[in-house]
Amino acid sequence: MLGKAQNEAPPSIAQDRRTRRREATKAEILDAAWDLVREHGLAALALRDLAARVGMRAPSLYQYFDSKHAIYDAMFAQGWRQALDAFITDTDIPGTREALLYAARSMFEFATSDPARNQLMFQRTIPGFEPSPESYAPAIEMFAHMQDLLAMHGITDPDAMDLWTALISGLTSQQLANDPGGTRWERLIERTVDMYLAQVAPPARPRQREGTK
Amino acid sequence: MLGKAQNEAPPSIAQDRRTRRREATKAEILDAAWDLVREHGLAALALRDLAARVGMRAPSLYQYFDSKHAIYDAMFAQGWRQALDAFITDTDIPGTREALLYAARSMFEFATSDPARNQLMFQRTIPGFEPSPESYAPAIEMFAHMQDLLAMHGITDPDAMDLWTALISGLTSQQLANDPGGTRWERLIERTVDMYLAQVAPPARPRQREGTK
DNA sequence: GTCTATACATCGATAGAC
DNA sequence: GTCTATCGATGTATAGAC
Repeated sequence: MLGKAQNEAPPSIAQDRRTRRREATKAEILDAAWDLVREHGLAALALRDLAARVGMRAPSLYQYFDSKHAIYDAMFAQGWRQALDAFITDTDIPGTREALLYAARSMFEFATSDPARNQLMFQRTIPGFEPSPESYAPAIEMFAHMQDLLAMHGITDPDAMDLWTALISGLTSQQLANDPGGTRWERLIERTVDMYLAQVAPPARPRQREGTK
Repeated sequence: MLGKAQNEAPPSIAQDRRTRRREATKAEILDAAWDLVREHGLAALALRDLAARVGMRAPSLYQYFDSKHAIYDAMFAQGWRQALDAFITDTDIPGTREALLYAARSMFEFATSDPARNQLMFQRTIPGFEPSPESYAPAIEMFAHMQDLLAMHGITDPDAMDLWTALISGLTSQQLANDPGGTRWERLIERTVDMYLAQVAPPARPRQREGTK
C-alpha cells in the first residue's frame, strides 16, 4: 500500500527491511523442514505439517516457495553449502595419508550424521525433483575442492578422483543402509585410505609399472 | 458354491487350480508394477495406474495384496531372488582375480541396469516401508553366498567382506547418481578389484605383516 | 470369489476474501 | 500476507453386484 507509488529501481530502506524479514521467514521454514524430514523421512514431508511448525496454514507457504519441490531445492543447496563449510576448513594438512584420512573421516561423518540430508543430496529418490542449476552450483564447487585436495598431494588422474568418491560413497551408503548408528563401516576408513593410496600412488618402492599413463 | 460342503483339510483339484490362478494374477500385478516403477520412479507408483495396467480398478488389488507396502515387499523379495539367480551361476571360476572380477561385474550390471530396483533393494527411501522377514531372507542368503565366494579364495576376514560390499556399492551408486547410462565408474571395476586384492591378500611377496589374525 | 462403486482422509496446489 | 474454501489425485476401507 505504502510503497506502491515509489520508484521501482532504488531499493528503499523499508524494502530492504522487508526482504530481510522475508529471508528470515524462509530460513525458519527451511529449519522446520529439516526437523520434519529428519523425524519422518525425506519423502514424508507434508506441507500442512511444515506450515503448522512455523505457525501458518499450508497455502501461506506459497508466499515463500513456489512449490514443494522448490523447498527441496533450497534444502539441497543448503546441504551442499554445509558440506562446503565442513570441507574448506580441512584443506591444509601436510601429510598425504593424514590429509586423505581426515577428508574421508569428515565426509563420512557429514554423510552419516543425517540420512535424510544424504538422501536429498546424493540419491535421486523424489519423483520429479531435480535440483536447479543455482542449487547445484555449490555441489560443483565442492567437487572442485576435492579435486584440488587430491592434486595437492600429486593425485591428478581423473579416474583416481572418481575412485576416491566411489570409496567414500560406498562406505557411507553401506553404513547407512546396513548398520545405521553403528560403526561397522566407519572402522574401515583407515584401511580404505591405505588401500587407495597403495593403488593411486605406490609409495616408496620404485618397482611400480607405469605403462599407460 | 460347489466346494462349500467339502472338507476343509484336503486341497481339492479345483482349489489347487484356483490358487494357481491367484498366483498368476499376483505375478501379473507385480510385473505391471515393475514396469510402472521403471517408468515413473519407485515412489511414484500409484495403485490406480497399477490396477489399470492389469485391467482392474484400484480396490481390486486388495484381493491380492494387503496394502501398497505389501506390493513393495513382494517386489523386494523378487529383486533379491533375481540377484540370487544372477549370482549362483557365477560361483565356480578358478582364479581369484577372475572370480572376483566376474562377481563385481555381474553385481554392478545387476544394480545399474534397473535404478528403481536398486533403490528398493539397497536404499531405505519409502517412508514407513520395511521388508518383512520372509522377503529379507533371500537377501541374507545372497550375503552368505558372497561370503562363501570370498572364503573360497582365502578371504575370510569379516572386515574384508564388508570392504568388498562397500566397493561394489560405491561404484554402482556413483554410476547411478552421477553418470546414469554411462560407463564412468564401470570402467573402474578392474582397477578396484586389483586394489582390493592388493589390500586383502598381498599376492607373491611373503613380506606381508599378519599380526592380528 | 472377483471385482466394482462409493466413500473418506490426506496430499499439493489454486482462487479469492480480508 | 495470511486466511478459508476448494480442487483433483492419492491410498485405503467397505458394501454389494455378478
